[in-house]
Amino acid sequence: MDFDQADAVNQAIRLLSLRHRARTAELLAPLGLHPGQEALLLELARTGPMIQAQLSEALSVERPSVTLMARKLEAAGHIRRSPAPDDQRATVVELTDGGRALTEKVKQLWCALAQETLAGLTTETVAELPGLLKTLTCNVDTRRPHSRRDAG
Amino acid sequence: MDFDQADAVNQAIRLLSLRHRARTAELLAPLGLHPGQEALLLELARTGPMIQAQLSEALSVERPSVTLMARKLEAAGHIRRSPAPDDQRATVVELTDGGRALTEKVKQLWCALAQETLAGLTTETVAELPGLLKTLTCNVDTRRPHSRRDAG
DNA sequence: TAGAATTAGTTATGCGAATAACGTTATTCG
DNA sequence: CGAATAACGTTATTCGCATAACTAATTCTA
Repeated sequence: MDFDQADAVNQAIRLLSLRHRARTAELLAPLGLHPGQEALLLELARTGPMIQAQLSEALSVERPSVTLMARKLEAAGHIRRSPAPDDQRATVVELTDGGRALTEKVKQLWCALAQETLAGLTTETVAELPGLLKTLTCNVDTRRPHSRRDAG
Repeated sequence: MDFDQADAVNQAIRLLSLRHRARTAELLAPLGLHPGQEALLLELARTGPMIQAQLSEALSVERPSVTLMARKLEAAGHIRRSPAPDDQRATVVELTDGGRALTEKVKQLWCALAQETLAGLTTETVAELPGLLKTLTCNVDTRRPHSRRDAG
C-alpha cells in the first residue's frame, strides 16, 4: 500500500469527522440538542421503545454515554425512562410526544445537511455512498461486523 | 431529499468517525501516541518546520488544541519548539530526530490501517475515495472551501 | 437451590477538542 | 511617532465519549 494514498484517505476521514461533527452541532444548536443526542432520538423513532443496552449497541456508543445522553434528553422532556416490566435491571426508553415532534424537525435538518453534504455528487454516487462508507466502517471495526441491515 | 437516504448517509458518517478514531487510537497506543498527535507529526514531516498557527490551519484544529498536542509531543521528545526569529509571538515547531523516526513508524501503521480499511474495494474506488471524501468535507465545511491541494 | 458467571445501569475519572478570555507582540493608520 | 487593530500563543472551562470500577438483577450450572 502506497503511503501517499493511505495518508490521503486517512486524512480525509479525519477531516470529514471533524467537520461533520461541527456542522451537526451547528445545525442542532437551535433545537437545544447536541451531537449524539439526535442519533438517540432518531434510533428511538426508527425502532420504538428500547432499553439502554440496545441503544448502546445500535448507536455504537458505550453504556455510560447512553446514560448521560438519556439523562439530558429526559430532563429536556424529549424522552421518558421507565423500569422494564420483565427485567428489573433494564430501563426502557421511549419518545414523548414532544420528543417525537422534535424528531421530525431533526429529520428536516438531516435532509438539509445531506443536501449540502452531497451537493455536486451524481445521483449514482449518492446512492452508492452509504454502502461505501459502511464498508469502510466495517473494515475498520474493532468488534463485530455490524450486520444489522447491510445497505451495501 | 429523501429522509431515509439522508439518514443513511449521516449515520454512516457518524459511525465511520467513531470507529476510525477508535481504531486509530488502538494502532497508535503501542507508540505512545494519541489520535490527533499523529496528524501533527505527519504534517511536520510533509511540510517541514511550521509555527503553531500554521499547524492549526493545516490540521483544522483550533489553536489551544495545537498548544496541548505540541506540549505533549515536546515532552515526549518527538518535536522541538523554539521562538521564531522574525516574530516574537510565534513558536516554530519541528521534528526531532526521534520524532522523525517515529513518524516513519506511523507511516507504516497508516498503510496498514488503509489496507484494512480499504479491503475489498476496487482499485478504482480506492483511487476515487480521497477526492470523494474531500468533496463531502468541503461541502460540509463551515468556514472556507479549504483550497490547499485539491486532490479531487 | 446455592453459588458462579453474565448483564444492566450508574458513578468516577481521563482525554481530545472546542470556545472564551487574557497577555504579548506586530502591524496599520491617523 | 502613537494609538487602534490584528495575530500568536496560553490558560480556564465545557462537552462528548471512553474506560474502570461498582451495585443490583438475572441466568447458568453443579
